[in-house]
Amino acid sequence: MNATERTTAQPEARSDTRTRLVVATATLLQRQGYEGTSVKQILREAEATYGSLYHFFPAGKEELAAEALRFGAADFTDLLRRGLSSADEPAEAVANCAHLLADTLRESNWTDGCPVAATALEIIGRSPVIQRTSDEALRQWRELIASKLKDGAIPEVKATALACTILSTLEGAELLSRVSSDDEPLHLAAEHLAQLVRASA
Amino acid sequence: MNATERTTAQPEARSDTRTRLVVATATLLQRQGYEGTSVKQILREAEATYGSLYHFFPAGKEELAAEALRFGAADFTDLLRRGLSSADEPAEAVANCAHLLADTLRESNWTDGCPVAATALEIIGRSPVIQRTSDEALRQWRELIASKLKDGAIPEVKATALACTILSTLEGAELLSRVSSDDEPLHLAAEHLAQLVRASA
DNA sequence: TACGGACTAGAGCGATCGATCCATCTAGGG
DNA sequence: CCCTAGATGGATCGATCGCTCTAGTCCGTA
Repeated sequence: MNATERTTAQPEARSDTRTRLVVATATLLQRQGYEGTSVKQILREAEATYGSLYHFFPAGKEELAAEALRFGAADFTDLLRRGLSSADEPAEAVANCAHLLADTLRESNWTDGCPVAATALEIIGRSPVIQRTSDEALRQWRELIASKLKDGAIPEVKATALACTILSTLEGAELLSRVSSDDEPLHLAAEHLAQLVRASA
Repeated sequence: MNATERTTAQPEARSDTRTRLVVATATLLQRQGYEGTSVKQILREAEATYGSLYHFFPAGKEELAAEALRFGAADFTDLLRRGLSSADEPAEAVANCAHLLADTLRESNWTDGCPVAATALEIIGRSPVIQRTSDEALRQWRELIASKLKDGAIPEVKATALACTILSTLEGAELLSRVSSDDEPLHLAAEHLAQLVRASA
C-alpha cells in the first residue's frame, strides 16, 4: 500500500517460506510424531525445497521440529487460555478446557490435539533439544492453569499441585479419546476435574 | 544335555526366537515408538534374523508390533493388578498404582512405562491393527480399575466413569513425569485420584 | 536312512531416509 | 547497472529402510 508497508512486508515475505515450514511441520508432528514424519513430506506439505529448509534451519530436521513444537505449543496455549477465561469459576473453566479440547479433536477427526504428546514420548532420551522444548511447554501450561486456580481463591501450593494433575488428566484423556475416536474420556475428565477443583477451593 | 531335555526343549526352542523377538520389540516400542524402531535394531536386540522374523510374523513389522504391544500390555496389566490389590480401600489402591508406576519408571530411568502411550499416538489413523490393539488394552485397564471400584461399593455407573478418568490421569501423569524426568506428577496424581475416589464412595 | 516341515542365515532388492552441494534467481544499495 | 547477500530449486550422496529370496540346518517320523 505504501512505503512503510513495503519495508515491513519484506521481512515477512522473507520469512514466508520459513513460516510455511514451521506450520506444516507442527501439523505433521502432532499427527504422526517425529520419526513418522519425513523431511520430504514436510517439504511437499509446505511447498518448500531442501535449499530453503537448510537455509533457515542449518541443523536440519531436529531444529525445525523444535521450532514447530514451540509454534504448536503456542496454539495449545491459546486453547487453554480460551477455556480458562470462559468462566469465572475455576472448576467450570477447567471443565471447559476439556470440552474445548474434545471439540477441537473431534472436528479435526482426532488428529489435532496437543502437539507435545505425540512427539515427546517417542523422543525421550534421544533428542535433548526436543525433550527440553516439550518440558518447557508443559511447565508453561501448568503455570497457566495454576494462575487461574489462584485467581479463584485456591491457595498457591494447592493450586500448583492441582494444575499438574489437571494437565496430566487432560493429556491422558486426549490419548484415550484419540485412540478410541470417542470424546467420552475428555468429557468425563471435565466432570471429574471440576469436582476435584471444587473440593480444593 | 540329554535326550529328555532335547525333546522337551524343542517346542520351547522353537518358540524361543519368537519370544525373544516379541520381548525385544515390546521394550523398544515403549522407549522409542513404532517409527523410531527399526527392524534391524529389533533383530540385533533379539539376536534373531530376518528369516526368523518373517517366518513367525509373515506380515512383518506391523504384525510383530501388534503382538509386542499385547505382550507389553499384559505387563502393565500386572502392574495395575498389583497396585489395585495392595489395599482394600479403592482410593488407596488407585494411589498405589500411581506410586508403583512412578517407581517402575524411575528405576528404568524413565523408559519403561505404559507400552501403549508411546506407540499409539504416532500411529493413530495409520495402522488400524495397532490402533485397535491399543484400544483393547486401554479398555481392559479401564475395566480392571472399574471392578476394583465396584468392589469398594462404588455404584456401577460411577465406577465405570471414574475408572476412565483414573486411567487418563495415570497416562497423562506418566507423560509429564517422563518428559521432566521427575516423579512428582505421578505422586500428585496419586493424591488427587485418591481424593476423587473417596468423594465418589 | 530318507524324507519333510520347522526354522535359520544373510545377501540383496528397490525405495526412501536426512543431508549436502551448487547453480540459479531475486531484490536493494552502491 | 552491477554487485552482493539472501533465498530457492533440485540433483545427488551414502546410509538405512522394510522386506524378499534362496540356500541351508535341524530334528522327528516313517
